[in-house]
Amino acid sequence: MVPTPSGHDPVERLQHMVDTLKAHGLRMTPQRLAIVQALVSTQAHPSVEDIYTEVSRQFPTTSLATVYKTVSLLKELHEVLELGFPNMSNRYDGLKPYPHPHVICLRCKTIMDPELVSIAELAEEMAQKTGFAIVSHRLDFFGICPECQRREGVDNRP
Amino acid sequence: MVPTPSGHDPVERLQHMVDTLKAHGLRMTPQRLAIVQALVSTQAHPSVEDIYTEVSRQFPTTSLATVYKTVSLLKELHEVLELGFPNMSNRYDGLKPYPHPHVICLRCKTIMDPELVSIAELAEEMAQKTGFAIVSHRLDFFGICPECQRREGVDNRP
DNA sequence: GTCCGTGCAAATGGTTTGCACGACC
DNA sequence: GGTCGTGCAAACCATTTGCACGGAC
Repeated sequence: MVPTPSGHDPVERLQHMVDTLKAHGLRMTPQRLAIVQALVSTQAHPSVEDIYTEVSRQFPTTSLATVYKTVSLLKELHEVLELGFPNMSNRYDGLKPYPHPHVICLRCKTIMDPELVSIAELAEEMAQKTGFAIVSHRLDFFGICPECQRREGVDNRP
Repeated sequence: MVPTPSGHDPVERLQHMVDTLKAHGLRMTPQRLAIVQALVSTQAHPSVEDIYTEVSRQFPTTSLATVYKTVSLLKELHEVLELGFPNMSNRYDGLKPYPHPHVICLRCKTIMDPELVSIAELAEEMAQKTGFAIVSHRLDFFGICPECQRREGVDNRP
């Protein structure tokens, strides 16, 4: 995978998230700022645990619950995209908070953004065929990433 | 949504599932047969609870754990497709046990199969761009189904 | 008769919630 | 100073697991 070239600019995204929070009359606490920073500082689609670990470095007394609450808040404000999984913890994207395709390694759980192929047209086609009012979508490709292939060979077993 | 015309034939699928179980040296118990029947007798993508409720009609002493175990078994044999969700129970497709697109109503959780648009090419493109060995995929469109629109109007709120 | 499958109950684990203290505005 | 956010602990809930009995083959 080529290193995803853009996504949005971390600095820009940070500013936007802070602004959005303020615009909704929400308070900017040090913990929240640290959580937002953690979210925009990586393309790895971190879990809440990951964010918690990162934030704990600055604020060791932070609780997991706080991270859950803030991330959930940002999700409702459409400032992060949530990728939900039944078998592992959910993962979050603060750089591209809108639906887009992902490739997910079944072994190491790496999640990356491949270059966009137009999904919008597909969504439109779906809407017309089904009568649904499409609100969102999610397209995930599951497989074995190049590193894991090198490490153990491709055998379809996660 | 037009009533999904095909998928596989329930009778054919039932036979295939039974054969597969036997071929793997697994026992055919009345409960298992009932679970398999429940899986092929609907296009509604039932949850384990749904299957349990259905099976309980014939065998009132059946336990949820048994349904979980059998469904999980069928999943490993690639005889059912699992749709995993973090916010609600997983849903299962015994008629089309291979990856395919879905439309999912955010209000009533109805899940349907829209007519296939070629995803295979997309998967191929992903593989080339990312170096991943693609094993599976999942494409979900989330929205409000026609019935729910009629019932309450479209307001983007699940 | 052997071993697998069942059913019950308890455990699991990510996520959510209730509540009281402390901090932001 | 009033209210919101935090941190702790307990609750939640779909799913999984352990184990002993009973049934499939």
